[in-house]
Amino acid sequence: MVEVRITETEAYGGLDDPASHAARGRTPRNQPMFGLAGTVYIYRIYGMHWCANIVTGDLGDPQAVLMRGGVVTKGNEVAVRRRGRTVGLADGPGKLTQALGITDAFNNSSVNVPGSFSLEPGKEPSEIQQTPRIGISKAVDRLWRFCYA
DNA sequence: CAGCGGATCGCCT
DNA sequence: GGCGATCCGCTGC
Repeated sequence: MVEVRITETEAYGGLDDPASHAARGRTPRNQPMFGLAGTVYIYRIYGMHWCANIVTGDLGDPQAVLMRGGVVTKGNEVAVRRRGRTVGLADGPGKLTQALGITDAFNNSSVNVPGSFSLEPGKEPSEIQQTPRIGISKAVDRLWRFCYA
C-alpha cells in the first residue's frame, strides 16, 4: 500500500467555472463530477496519464478537487516500482496517480470505501500558497491552485 | 539545467 | 480534426 501526503491541489468550481470539465454541462466523461461529494472522477490526459479528482459538491453540483501532487509517506518501494524511478514519485497529477496505482478502474467510485482509495486528514499546513491553475487559460483570476507542505 | 517535442486517446467543435 | 487539468527523454548550451 502506498500512502502520500497531498501537497498540491486544484479546485474546480462547477457549472460557473469555465476551466472545469463540467463547465458545459454533463457529458459521459464528466458524469462522475455530478455525483455526491466523495465521488471519484478519473480522466485521461494527453492520451497517457490518469488524473484523479474528488467531488466536493452536492448531487448535481459538479465541483471537485484535483489532486495534483504529493510526497510518498508509506510504501516507497511499491511507488518506486510503479513509477520506474526513485525520484519525482508523485510531484505531478499523473505521477501521483501512477504512484498510488489509481487508474480509471476507480472512476465513479467513492473515497473511503472498499475497493477504492482513502482520504484522511493530515497535519495542518503552516502556510498555503495560492496561484492560478496549471495549464488553464480560462478564469486565471481564480487562484484555485493550492500548494503547501 | 532549460527547452523542445513525441507519445497517444477521449471528447468536443 | 484538433486539442488537452502531462510526463519523460533528448538536445544543446
